[in-house]
Amino acid sequence: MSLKEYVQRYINLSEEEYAVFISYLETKSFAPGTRLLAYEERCQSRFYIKKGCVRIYGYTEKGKEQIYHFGIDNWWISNYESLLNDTPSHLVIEAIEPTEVYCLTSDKFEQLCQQLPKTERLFRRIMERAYMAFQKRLEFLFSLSSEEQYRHFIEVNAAFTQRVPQYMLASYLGVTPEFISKIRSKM
Amino acid sequence: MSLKEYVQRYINLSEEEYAVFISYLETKSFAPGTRLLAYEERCQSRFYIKKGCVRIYGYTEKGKEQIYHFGIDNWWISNYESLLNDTPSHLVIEAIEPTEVYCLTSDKFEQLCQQLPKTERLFRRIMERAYMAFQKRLEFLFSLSSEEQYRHFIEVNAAFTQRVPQYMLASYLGVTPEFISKIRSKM
DNA sequence: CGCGACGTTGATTTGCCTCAACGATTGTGG
DNA sequence: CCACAATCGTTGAGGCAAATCAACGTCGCG
Repeated sequence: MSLKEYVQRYINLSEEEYAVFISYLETKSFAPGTRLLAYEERCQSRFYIKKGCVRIYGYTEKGKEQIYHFGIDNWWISNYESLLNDTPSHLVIEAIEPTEVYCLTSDKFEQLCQQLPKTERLFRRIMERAYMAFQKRLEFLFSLSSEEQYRHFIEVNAAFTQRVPQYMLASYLGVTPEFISKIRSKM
Repeated sequence: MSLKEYVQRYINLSEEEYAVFISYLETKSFAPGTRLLAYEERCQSRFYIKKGCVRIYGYTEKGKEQIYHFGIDNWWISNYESLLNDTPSHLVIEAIEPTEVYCLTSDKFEQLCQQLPKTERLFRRIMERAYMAFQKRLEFLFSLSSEEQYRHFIEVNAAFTQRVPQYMLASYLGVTPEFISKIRSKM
């Protein structure tokens, strides 16, 4: 799916409008292990992942890496706390695969909203979907055991299981790699 | 804080525009224990809590009530899954205190967006803030023990502790009432 | 080859749950 | 005005899911 198709699912844009929209975006590429957003950097952009895979992680009180999200093809991602408050980021956004993104800076975003007000609607709806997905995730977190969460995740997200190493999956689910290993040995 | 002040923090509205805005809202009142949204009902509205306190809860696999959110004065709440997909709600929104809300139905919301496009911007920004708060909550969930989460919650949210009974707080935090009780006995 | 990163396996520990019994408080009907 | 039931919180004994710790296997790569 292209960005154009993605956008059309949320708002209707003419050819001209889409041309305006895309003119505000900047393409960037990231090799695995490189960072879209570094620790303590101020997040200035919203990223649309054209192709690839990233992880968003922070550090727990004990200094352990904790993955909060993955992002793959056709997801908009950012660190909204840093983006909205213009504060140094406590989260890192890092490519897992070779990743190509469209980058929409806050400045450009505001200009785009001026020139093409439908952009507000687009992002309003994107955020609603993202919030909804977050809510679903919270429901799973609270109602399933760690084992059930793992089984559910690999079932719903089979593709993912191939793309990220097991220890990252463990971190995302909030369990230890050993525990995942023990579940797998039973299957 | 009034709704007007609330809105002004996100967008600038003239007196006339605010008059338009508020004309789309309907005031409703709920006694403690009554429901803004019933189980299996389709959520048709976004609610702005003028005054009061509500809880949003669902049921776990084992049939236990699980509280996912509280809502208090000056929060917009809804069940976005039900609202956006027009599906029966798996969540219940229920008043804890006598609660007065502004109710904005989906139909009215769309009309309002037509007549006053700034509404898109308002809700885009509200959703961004809500997503951000959700992210912070996830960070606490993953990096603090249950005991630390409780201590953090009552510290940051002292007011809350008075307004909701302990067993609801326990549910919200994903622990048992007994466990909260044991933490408190140590303090 | 040998090193480092990732995954596996088993023994032990622990944070929190479950269950059960017991206060404290509040509202209700006789 | 008192008995009572219901609701909420407390306390303690025992159990379990998942963590921790440690050792070992395996694979890719400089």
